[in-house]
Amino acid sequence: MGGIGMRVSNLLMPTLRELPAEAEVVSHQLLLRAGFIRKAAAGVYTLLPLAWRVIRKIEQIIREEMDRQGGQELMMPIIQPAELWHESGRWDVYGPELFRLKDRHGRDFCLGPTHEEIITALIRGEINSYKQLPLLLYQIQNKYRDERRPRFGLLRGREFIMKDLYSFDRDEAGLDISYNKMFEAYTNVFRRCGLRFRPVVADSGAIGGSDTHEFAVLAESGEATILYCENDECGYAANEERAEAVASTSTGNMAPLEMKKISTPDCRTIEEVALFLKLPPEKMIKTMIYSTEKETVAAMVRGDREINEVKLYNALGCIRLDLADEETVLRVTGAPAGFAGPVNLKGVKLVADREVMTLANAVCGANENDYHLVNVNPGRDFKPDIIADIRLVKAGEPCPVCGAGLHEAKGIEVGQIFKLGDKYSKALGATFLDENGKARPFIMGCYGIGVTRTMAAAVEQNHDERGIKWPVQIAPYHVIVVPVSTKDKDQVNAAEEIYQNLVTGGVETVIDDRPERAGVKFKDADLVGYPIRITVGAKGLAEGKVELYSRLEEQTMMVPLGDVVNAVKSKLRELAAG
RNA sequence: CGGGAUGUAGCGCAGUUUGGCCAGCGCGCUUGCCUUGGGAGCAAGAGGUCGGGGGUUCAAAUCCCUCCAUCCCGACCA
Repeated sequence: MGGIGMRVSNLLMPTLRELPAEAEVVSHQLLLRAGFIRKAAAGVYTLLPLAWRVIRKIEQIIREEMDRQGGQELMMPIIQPAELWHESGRWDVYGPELFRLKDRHGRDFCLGPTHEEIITALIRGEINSYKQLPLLLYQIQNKYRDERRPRFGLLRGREFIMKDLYSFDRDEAGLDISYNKMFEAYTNVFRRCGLRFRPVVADSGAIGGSDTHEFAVLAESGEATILYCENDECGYAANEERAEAVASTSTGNMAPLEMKKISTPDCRTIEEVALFLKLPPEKMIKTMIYSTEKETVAAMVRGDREINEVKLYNALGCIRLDLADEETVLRVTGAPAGFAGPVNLKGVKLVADREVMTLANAVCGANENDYHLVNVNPGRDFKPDIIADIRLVKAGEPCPVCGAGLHEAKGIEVGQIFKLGDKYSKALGATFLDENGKARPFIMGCYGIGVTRTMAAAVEQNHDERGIKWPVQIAPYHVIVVPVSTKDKDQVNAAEEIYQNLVTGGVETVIDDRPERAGVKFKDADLVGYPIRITVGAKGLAEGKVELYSRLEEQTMMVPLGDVVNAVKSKLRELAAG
């Protein structure tokens, strides 16, 4: 892990006083300002020495935890032949996110966004027997995705460092074991990185598979919304996309009344209709018209709820899902948007949220301009093709496991673990022989950690107005020694001695030997975010003491010269213990 | 991909509306003096294809056409 001592006068650490205009989120701003990264192209960055040290520390923690679970590290090609992607079917499915290129002979290749194809093809050729399983293989390397819109600096780049582990088991039971190992490994990795995080139940997206968890670093700027149970014993936590709604019971056991059409001029939104009819939104059925690649769909949720498009997408099993345009709405409902309803709606697949089915004498659009239907009773007045949980769950709703309240938080997804099953092994014909000499596809799992994203997430979670506050475990250096004045020989000598002693003592240390004024050096130290600063000044030195400043705690203490190394080490242990 | 915006020195920006003197300011950088507990001061400097190409004009950073790049919102996102 590189040298553990460094002089700031030699360090490539180009700090900026002013904020680069291109940076919006805190991690991007601070990593640029503190001299960690520089942009080469949109979503493509050079990692300067300080950033690279952080990355290598994160990688090292990951390696240790992967190895502890029996993982073996290997290196796979970034350039991958189209052939394999044709075999898995993903050359066409992956879409424009796949960076594609041709060699001089016109053969197609891509830059690997992930390595299921490569590793499955490798295993197909090399592993033949159940006796060789399970197998856990991982890589830490650059991956590529041609994001439509790279943004947020390192949080969503087109080139990024990723750890991916792939597990190969003989059956589902084996996969469960591998999956649990990785769950434990990930928990250890993020804890050791000093991050506050939560594993959450997630949607498996296009990769398919049954179980999947995301690991979300809690931060206000996070793109993911997660819901978690207020009851710690329960521990339920899920991505908003996946958070299960508790099926509510009937809102009333009223006798069904006769359905009637009533005039509701200019009432297009639930709020307008509610106001006009003097009825609460939860008595209404919100009907949204969607288009998929194969059909038009009417999705219904209770008036006070919102549709969860991920759940709807899963319920429909479609590839594409978009809100229908104005023309389509007019064509299928015969009315402008705002008056759609499920009653007598022809040629459209009806999908109702489970909760809708509990409504009695409800209100919905009449599929006619300026009219709504009242006393609508699901089952009697319309029959959905699909009844499923398709709504968004909000904070305050009951936990689907224990019934306590759900809380909401924002998170940055830094890792995700998937059970793939035989999806890729079947597609690529990767099989082994079991005890009975029967060929069976490998049962696979894949487990990713965004390494560069983890670094950015750490900054999002650990900073203040002055700069970064690195958790000790992943700080680029632990200590910066700052002589207040480089003109004062005593200060310089004392600082140099402390620096040497720290380095000799195994503490990763830099010394700010630049002939700058104290303020400049302090500002840079705060910006870069060294956990500990040792300030050597005239006043303290007169008493044989220096100042130890803890960036994380924002506390200072005076330490006798002879005790510096021990004081630093014990403070670092204390900080690392959290 | 739809919508919005920007591109002038390493960074942050003014100048563009209404074309016209040498393209400016702050920070940073270089040299000297001075200063050294929170981004000091003085002085002297270096640094520019005004995003690229084409056009209009006596004259273009400024007007027109076109291409490119970058950022924001949305959609999208193993």
